[in-house]
Amino acid sequence: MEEFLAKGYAAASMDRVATAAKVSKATVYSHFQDKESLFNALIQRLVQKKFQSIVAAPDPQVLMQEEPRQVLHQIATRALTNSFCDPVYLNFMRLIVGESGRFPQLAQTFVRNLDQVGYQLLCEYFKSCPKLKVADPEATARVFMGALAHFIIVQEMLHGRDIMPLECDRLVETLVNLIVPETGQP
Amino acid sequence: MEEFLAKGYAAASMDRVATAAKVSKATVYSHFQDKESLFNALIQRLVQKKFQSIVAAPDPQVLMQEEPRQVLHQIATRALTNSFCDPVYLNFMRLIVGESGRFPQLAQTFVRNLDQVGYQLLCEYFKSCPKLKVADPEATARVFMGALAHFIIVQEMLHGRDIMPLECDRLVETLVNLIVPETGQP
DNA sequence: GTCTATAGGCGGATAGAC
DNA sequence: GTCTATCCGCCTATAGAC
Repeated sequence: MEEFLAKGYAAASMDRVATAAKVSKATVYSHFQDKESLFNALIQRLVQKKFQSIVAAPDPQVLMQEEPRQVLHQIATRALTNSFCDPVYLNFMRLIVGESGRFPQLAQTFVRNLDQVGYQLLCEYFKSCPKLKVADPEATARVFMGALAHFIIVQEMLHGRDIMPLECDRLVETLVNLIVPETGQP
Repeated sequence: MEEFLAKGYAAASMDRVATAAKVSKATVYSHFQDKESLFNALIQRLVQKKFQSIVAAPDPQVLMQEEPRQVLHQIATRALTNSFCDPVYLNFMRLIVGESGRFPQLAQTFVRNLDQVGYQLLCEYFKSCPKLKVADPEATARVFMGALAHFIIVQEMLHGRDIMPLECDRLVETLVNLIVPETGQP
């Protein structure tokens, strides 16, 4: 996997894969039919691994007792600092996006296990939190996800930090304020 | 360029590039030092071309007289239908993102000429439109851009239309409502 | 199951004629 | 400037021994 993450699918070499795995190339080909099969298997594996780290993160119903502003603030901040900024995850997304034209099924596996999971958790929260009056939970969840994900894409993946500088906190604050207006309503 | 857009950098073949250009491979190498130089030149070219189509689109100060809700609605709808959904643009982003780890400078060129331009136009509008009271124009512009861009990435680039279905209009409506609340205030 | 050795092809890049 | 012809290396994949 390291080889594919570092070089991309086409430039990844089965020689280096075998060397990194400390076996011979023939051994690799005895376990996987060809390069494409190996790639598919590795991606599936990594998707599952990342999937685990998402479902384990937030408690589903404990959140209901907290203040919505605090909950959303924490979700956004964690997304921006923990999972998304992991260099491995960045290269993983580069690989999935870069090959999404030639491996559409892998891209869909990625969406189904990662994007959709986070999306559904957000939807559930927006729908069932009593203090929140969200008109369209699904669309609001997409705005929330999209703002965070695209921020990471531009700042970290495309190296835009110095070109379009913006503090994470300002994005998070603005996003939370848009969804839970802070007009003094005591 | 077609070759790189279709196959990615590593899998693109200089033989096919020469054939598509209807010249011999030696002729290609007389114009460009190597494959990487050609790739850089082609990307720069395409970035400039897409740049033209952005700066030409919206009128800078005519917008001030329209209703903010209508203006934002139109900007969002155009972004989702026209430019972003162009298949060439989708493959272009796939290429830029996929190679952003190995060609960081090309990714930055992309950000500087495309993302930043749209971002600055949005910022200007949020700052100077008299009817809008946006607390943090920069961060709000990022939320706006991010929600739209990530929607396209998931739905079109990663083939998530059937996995996470959502009408464009619902996203646009929700996004506009978040930025310009429609609380009856006649 | 794992190895060494090798087949067979296509890759980027160039030499040298015109 | 453009061509044909070619070099040489690395690639995926396999054959066959242990």
